[in-house]
Amino acid sequence: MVNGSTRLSAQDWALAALKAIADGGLAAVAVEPLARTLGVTKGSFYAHYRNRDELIAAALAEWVRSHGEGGLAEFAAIADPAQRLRELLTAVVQAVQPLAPSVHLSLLGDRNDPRVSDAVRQVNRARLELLARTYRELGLPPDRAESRARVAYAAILGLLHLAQTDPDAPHSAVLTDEATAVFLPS
Amino acid sequence: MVNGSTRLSAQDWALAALKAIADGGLAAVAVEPLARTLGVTKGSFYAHYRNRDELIAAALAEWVRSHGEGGLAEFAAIADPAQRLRELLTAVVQAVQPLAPSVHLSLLGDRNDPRVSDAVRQVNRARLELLARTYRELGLPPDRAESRARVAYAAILGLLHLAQTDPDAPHSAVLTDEATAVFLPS
DNA sequence: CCGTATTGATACGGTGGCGTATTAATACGC
DNA sequence: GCGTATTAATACGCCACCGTATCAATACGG
Repeated sequence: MVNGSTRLSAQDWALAALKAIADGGLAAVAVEPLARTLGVTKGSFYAHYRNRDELIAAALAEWVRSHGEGGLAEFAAIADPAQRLRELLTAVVQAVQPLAPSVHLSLLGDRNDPRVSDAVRQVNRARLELLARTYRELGLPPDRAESRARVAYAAILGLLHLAQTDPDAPHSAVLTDEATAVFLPS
Repeated sequence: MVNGSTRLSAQDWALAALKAIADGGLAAVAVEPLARTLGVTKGSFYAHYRNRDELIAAALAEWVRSHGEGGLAEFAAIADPAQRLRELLTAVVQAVQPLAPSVHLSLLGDRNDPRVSDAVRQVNRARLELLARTYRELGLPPDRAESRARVAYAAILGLLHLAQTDPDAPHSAVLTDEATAVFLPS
């Protein structure tokens, strides 16, 4: 009952599935357990989706929608490229969106599933493009901008990884400074 | 039959389990399917391990052993720190060990399992320490060396991630150059 | 406030994997 | 070579989950 209604919508199931993915991967998207956490029986599920696969597809689509181009609008809108880059780095280092990265990381475990790899690829592509464009605007030649964007995005992903697996996270400020020092072209 | 013998050893099962993890996460470590790929029935499995959990623990221990301090000896032995750093970066960018990274990435999907997070943490710690030491030897003050090592290691992990999910991998040489340019302290 | 469409409950069969006997085959020290 | 210990096969009960069918309850437009 994410919305106000007493009944569940297909969206509610998709969001619950995303949450399940975030802490258990695709394997955790199981109809009966989800129904239990939602407080209904699975009979209700099949009123919204034909089967489990359809739910997974819907959840992944929802994730791509909110983390692909869509989720980047706020950053893309920043005019000054140096400022934009800084915001991207700090946003990530501080893991502003608690759910998002978990899903991304969890999906790595299922990257052999073509639906998953497609979704991940779409999200990565959108972000890489924004970063590459930012580096071009900062004056790097296109190919340097491209490879610099890859390394920077790799660092972003890796920092998420470390943040999620290392409990003793070092101070964000320190890492933010380090990252900006490293990735702002001199 | 990894070894020459006609019989299977506990090691054989652990290695098969690691391979399963590499392309399916912990969920893929299932006794009966593994037995099928090994060409035996599961009856044999229970001669080597008490249960599935024990196999998982053995596989993770094996992975830590070969990718923690152990797997780093070859790099740690390089005397010149700049050279050592370069080798670390190129080794990773070119994904010399095809199996290893897959396991690491797949494990991210199961990072909520305490056995997994322990294993990942151990491996990460060993590598971070080597990197931090390298940066210290390169003249960075300890705290800068520490945070620089984190960002560099994050980039390493992220590059593995991208290499595994992006099919159109850009030329390794380009990324190697970029990474060394970024991460060799000026 | 009534009737239909939507949502949920219940019950069933099927499948795949875990774990446990129990029994057969093989290796290997002696 | 013999006998014991290790490795493998077979067969069984169990549980969790998927998917289907059927029926009950509720919402909501008219």
